[in-house]
Amino acid sequence: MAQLSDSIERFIKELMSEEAQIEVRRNELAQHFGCAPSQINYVLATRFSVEHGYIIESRRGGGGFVRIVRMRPHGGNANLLNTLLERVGTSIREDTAAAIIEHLSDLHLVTPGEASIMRAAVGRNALALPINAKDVLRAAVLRNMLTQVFRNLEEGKRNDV
Amino acid sequence: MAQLSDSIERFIKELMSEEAQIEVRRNELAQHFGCAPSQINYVLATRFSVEHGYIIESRRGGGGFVRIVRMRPHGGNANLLNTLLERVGTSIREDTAAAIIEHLSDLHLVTPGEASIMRAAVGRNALALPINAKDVLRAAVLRNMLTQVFRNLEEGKRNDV
DNA sequence: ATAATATAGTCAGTGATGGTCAAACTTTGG
DNA sequence: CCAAAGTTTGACCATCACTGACTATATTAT
Repeated sequence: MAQLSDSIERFIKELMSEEAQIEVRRNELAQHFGCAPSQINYVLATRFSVEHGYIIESRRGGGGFVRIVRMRPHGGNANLLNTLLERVGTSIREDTAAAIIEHLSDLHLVTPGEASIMRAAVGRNALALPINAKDVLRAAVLRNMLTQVFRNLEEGKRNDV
Repeated sequence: MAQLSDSIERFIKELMSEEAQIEVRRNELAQHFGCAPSQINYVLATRFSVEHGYIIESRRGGGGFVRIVRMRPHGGNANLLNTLLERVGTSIREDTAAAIIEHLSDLHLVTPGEASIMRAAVGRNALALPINAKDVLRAAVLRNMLTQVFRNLEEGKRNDV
């Protein structure tokens, strides 16, 4: 029923029909649709999430922006990222995290150097907290890195294989 | 967009592409960009900090100047690692962490891909905690990654330029 | 020496963005 | 009609850029 969110979604998809990546000003967009700025965040969160194949980046302050990047499916690993994120969930133990990183390495989606850095980031030493909190935090850090790894593939920042 | 600060940064980096050290007059530079002189200090503080690998020297009064010096790593990697670890300490803000990572990238001690993963690991999204705790945790994660980066160098796991 | 002049530094304040979260509201499915 | 799910908003927060008033220091003229 022509929900606001749907309109905004269509509008953004229209903008992205040519470019795989666009930048918008959150406030401008909100004004264009006569809605609260946070509405934009809602649309991004529900329609342009990683699960939907998009990555959102942004910057605050003067000259700030919101960048929306459409990921293309890579060689059969189209939704590998989703699978991995799901596996990570909101809490993960160190050995499981290590296994996931190992897997990425096996697939040559990360270099040995990158893998070792990722392991370091979620290692025991890095997370000086009570065990429970530690697992939760580890999951958050790992999810962020995973998303970045796939983002790098988009950018050709890949330096692997 | 095309933030003033970014332009000034580019301008300075351009000047430094040949020389490892330049001198400018703060007022002249400000006038060249049509901004307040203190804007120059802002750019120097946010883009040419020690974390970024630069040292700023200056002199006031007649014939005054601002000298920007690109630091050269000395004493080998072990020394640099210690310096960085010390700088990170037990608590660090995101922008400072980003500066350190960028510095490593400038020195080609990490690849662009590795740098982006490191940024992701210490980004605000990754650390869902109250700000104070966030900084403490960020420091721990960053220290661990830094140590790993230098270990990689030892082991020739380096896959960069 | 002292005063005038020429620089540069600091810092708090303002404005421009975007983010988060919970509460209020709306739509949908039974 | 009601409860669950989805949508929308607003208040408050975080970050970044930029400026101006005030301060500090160096050189030069008297």
